[in-house]
Amino acid sequence: MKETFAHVPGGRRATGGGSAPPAPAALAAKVRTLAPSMTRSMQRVAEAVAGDPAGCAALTVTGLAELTGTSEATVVRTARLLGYPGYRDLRLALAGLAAQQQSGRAPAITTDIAVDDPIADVVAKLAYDEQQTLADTAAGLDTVQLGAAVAALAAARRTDVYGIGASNLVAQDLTQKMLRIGLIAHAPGDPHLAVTNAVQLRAGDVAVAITHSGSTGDVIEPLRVAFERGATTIAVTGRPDSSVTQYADHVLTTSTARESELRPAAMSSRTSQLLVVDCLFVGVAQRIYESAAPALAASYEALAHRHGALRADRGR
Amino acid sequence: MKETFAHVPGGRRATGGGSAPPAPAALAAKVRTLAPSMTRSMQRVAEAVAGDPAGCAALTVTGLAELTGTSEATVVRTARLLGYPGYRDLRLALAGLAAQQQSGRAPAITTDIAVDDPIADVVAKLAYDEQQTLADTAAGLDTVQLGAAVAALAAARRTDVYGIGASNLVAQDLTQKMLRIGLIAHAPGDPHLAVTNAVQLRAGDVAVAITHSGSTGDVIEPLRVAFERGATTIAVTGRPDSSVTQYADHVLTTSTARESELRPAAMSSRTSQLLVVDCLFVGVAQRIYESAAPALAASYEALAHRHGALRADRGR
DNA sequence: ACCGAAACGAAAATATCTTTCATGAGTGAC
DNA sequence: GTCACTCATGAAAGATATTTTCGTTTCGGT
Repeated sequence: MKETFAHVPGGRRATGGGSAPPAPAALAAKVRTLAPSMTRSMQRVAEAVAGDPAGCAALTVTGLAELTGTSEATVVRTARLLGYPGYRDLRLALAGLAAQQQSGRAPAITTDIAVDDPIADVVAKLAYDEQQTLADTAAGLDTVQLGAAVAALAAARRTDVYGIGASNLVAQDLTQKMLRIGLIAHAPGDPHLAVTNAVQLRAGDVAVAITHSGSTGDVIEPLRVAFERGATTIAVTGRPDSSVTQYADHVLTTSTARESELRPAAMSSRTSQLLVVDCLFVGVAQRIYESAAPALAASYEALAHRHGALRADRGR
Repeated sequence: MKETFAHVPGGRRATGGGSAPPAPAALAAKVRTLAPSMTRSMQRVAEAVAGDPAGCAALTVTGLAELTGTSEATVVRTARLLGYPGYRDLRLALAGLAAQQQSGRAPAITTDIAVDDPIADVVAKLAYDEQQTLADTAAGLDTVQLGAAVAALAAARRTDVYGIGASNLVAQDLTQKMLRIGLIAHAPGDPHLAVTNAVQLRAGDVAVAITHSGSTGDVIEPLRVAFERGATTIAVTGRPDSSVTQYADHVLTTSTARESELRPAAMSSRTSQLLVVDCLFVGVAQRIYESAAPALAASYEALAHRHGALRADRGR
């Protein structure tokens, strides 16, 4: 029913997916991210764990297995999937999370946005949700992968960024910023154009695919082409186990917040993607600071003319 | 099996007797209080535990016994003395304590991003800054103006959204979302096109200008045209006193975060603008819920085909 | 130096966690 | 529809970790 994960065509293996260090507070986010790729029983366990960290921390494997109506083996498997060596470590993390929640005393606004919410509530809830998304993303981001991606981007001859729909805006954002520090980047919006572009890439170039679902064919296809042409490939996705990672040398995971009818997934995935993209940008800017600084200054300079240019016309 | 302490008549019991439940974070204090009544080896254990909760939480009984040069039995005895049923529970508490200390240390990141910041710091700082920006924006947003803007958008025959550069991406974001709920919106990227579009507007139409500086001529000009043609005009800007507001019926203020060389203003202004735009969108969606809901569902439906569509074509 | 009491650790006993393996449910091919 | 196959799942065996037991050691007092 899921991705088949046959073999990787190019022979290169994606290093992404299973990050090395366990997550301390990013657990809730991780559960949401990984939930879709879990089996039913594992989901039950994950749900219990995310829903009541404190309570679960007090339980033994057997206890949690009984509570969720599964077996010890399943509990351990779930712990593994969440990135811990075993249940013991998950339990430790759970205790930590519980303590944080206790002291953090989170939040009044837990409910979804309703049709009849006053506008002030909408603002508060949206702001809160997006803040949450940012925190989750930051906590869940694999800095090793990020570092590798930054290194590749900083050294690239040219960079392509693929994204469709809302993700295309993020792709353009990255592109615009890279151009500002003197790097060559494109964000083709048309799938055909994207593939055409991808064919031009070779070793030393970088291709970035941005897709929340990880299964957007129009974005995977150009990445695959770039991958096979030898370019370094980076995937920014909310589903670290999805098809797109097959062709990705580095995988950067964005967080998946709960969505609702009035708050489409696109909203939080965009926030998450933008943070990742910003991190990439700043990381690259650091690496090539010597050349980036003057380039940035120059672009400011150039823009200054456009600001206030029409101000003299006010009275006309 | 456990609960054997019933048989202890008096004497020793008095020291730990004060607290029935395990200590949450007052562990260090407890160690100090109880230290005098401890034996030498127990003191060593207690010291280690109080000195490095995080480190000790990672150790097993045997590990901690070796570290302190004592035996497992002593470690367990110490745990009991500190008020826990056994070492396992002490360890859990330790993990919690470590997590608290960790999170408490979070707001240490007030400084700007430096060229030599490790990548993990970059992530933390960016996320923190953007969260701050969101909070500021939400706090500073005038809900009355927002409500009026929402009303205008919801009733508009058509809507134009003007923005240049990074702001154009925000404009497109709003446009894309409005289209999804069945509203007619455009975000011309070309200034000339923008003006051309603006000329077509009339009373009952809405024009939105998005500009951080508020003085971007290329954005002000089309808004002015729309304003003069009788359209309802909305300005989303970080400078509520700037030129753009001259031609705006409603002004929505975005927040201006501090910027630095490595963190251009575009970054936080974008975050801020997006929140405003999201608020507009959700507000509008609420207002026209009857027609928006089916439209949203339909666009989901239509997109489903594009996901994984190319998966079968892999080998082609 | 001797006695007694408490501290202490080695190792047995127990609880807990992890792995293995057989089974059955679900899926795709024919 | 049936068949072959994969994969999720839990029972139970196996491995670790924790707790208890118990004998030895240490230390203070006389």
